[in-house]
Amino acid sequence: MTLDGSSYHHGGLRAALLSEAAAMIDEGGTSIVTMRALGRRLGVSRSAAYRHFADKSALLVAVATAGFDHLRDRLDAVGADAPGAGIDRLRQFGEVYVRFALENPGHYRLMYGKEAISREDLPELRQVANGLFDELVNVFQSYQRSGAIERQDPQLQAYVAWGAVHGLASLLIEGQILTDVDVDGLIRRTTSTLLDGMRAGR
Amino acid sequence: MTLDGSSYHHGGLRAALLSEAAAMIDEGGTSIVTMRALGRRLGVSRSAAYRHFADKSALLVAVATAGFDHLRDRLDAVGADAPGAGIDRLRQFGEVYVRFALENPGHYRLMYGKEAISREDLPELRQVANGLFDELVNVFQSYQRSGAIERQDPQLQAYVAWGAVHGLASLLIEGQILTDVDVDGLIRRTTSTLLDGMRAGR
DNA sequence: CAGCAATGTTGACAATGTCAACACTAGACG
DNA sequence: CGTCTAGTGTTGACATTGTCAACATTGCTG
Repeated sequence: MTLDGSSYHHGGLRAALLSEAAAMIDEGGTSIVTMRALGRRLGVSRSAAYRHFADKSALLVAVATAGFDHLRDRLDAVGADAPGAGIDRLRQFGEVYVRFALENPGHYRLMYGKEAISREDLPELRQVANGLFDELVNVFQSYQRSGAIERQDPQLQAYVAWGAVHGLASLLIEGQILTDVDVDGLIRRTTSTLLDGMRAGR
Repeated sequence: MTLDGSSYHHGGLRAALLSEAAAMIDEGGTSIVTMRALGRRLGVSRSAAYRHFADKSALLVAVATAGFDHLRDRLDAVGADAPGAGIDRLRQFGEVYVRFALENPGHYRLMYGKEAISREDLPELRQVANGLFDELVNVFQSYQRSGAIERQDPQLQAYVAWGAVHGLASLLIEGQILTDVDVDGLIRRTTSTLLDGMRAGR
């Protein structure tokens, strides 16, 4: 395979499709992602993508899956660093989560919305998402044992926390929050409010 | 105008389009909403809708706007009843909000997502949404004065609360939360955690 | 070096959003 | 009561889209 784009075979079309599709969603939403436009932007014909993905929906599912992988890496990195291994780590999870969504809105929208993804592909995606969620439940269980938060159903706690950061991320991505708001402060305030609300001894 | 559907003129097409479009989104997402399918389901030709809406995007914006009106009515009703005029009302706002989203997922998705709505129509929608948000800020200000919650920037508090209920609603609508979870309990837990986290004297 | 499997292209088709030209009808005005 | 005009609905047409089948090109495997 040649590395310049002049040859008949592209050489890395699959990866290029995934990254270009995500870039297009970032720019103008899923509606502007078109097999033909995708081909045009990559210097390739309209149906070249069909050698790598069964259909458009499968391509978008792959973009979403890549997003989950990326997000998991980021969250794992937080676990590794572990500066103040206490409840601060939970706070960091939330902040990293929202920041990931802000930096990869195209991925994020596909990961947690069902627009533009066909019905049959959804279970696969949900399974990946559930894997991440289960880890979150584990984190809450562990913090309960350490006494940092109230002993309650950790699954419910995880849903509450996930809902809050997911909602914040969505509002930011969809442009619902005024641009003059201090985003970092808002993120910190969200995680603090959550953890204060879950702290033991209330 | 005749009331049966047999005449040349439909008689109430505009309203019928709005309600049928929302119903279709509830059933299968925005992607199945098609001018032609809409006409078919209403016994009307494919481009009849263009006598009432400039284009498809305008129709969807109208659906979203109707959703905001409906939601505002529900929230106002809570304000009117006012059983325990204290912080319980804030809790009720959150519960009514999430329940509205669950009962009208089609409307809700259009109200707070930018999929399927063209760029030019967004400012109009955001203005309606901002009106609702301003009222929420007022509620927080008033509860601060009554001493029920911490004195902090009420706009930030409103964003945190809105984000949490919006996120919960989104996760539920998009099917991200396991079906065996007690939804009502989850909603209550969310509002409680938020308010505990904001309560004064911590 | 022959040939096969992977990859890319082109032609074609049905479905979609939308516009222009036309049809029907309810009510305003005489 | 008749006319006609604005409002509403229909049909024909076109460009665009996702997708499949048939064909082209190429890198690798023996």
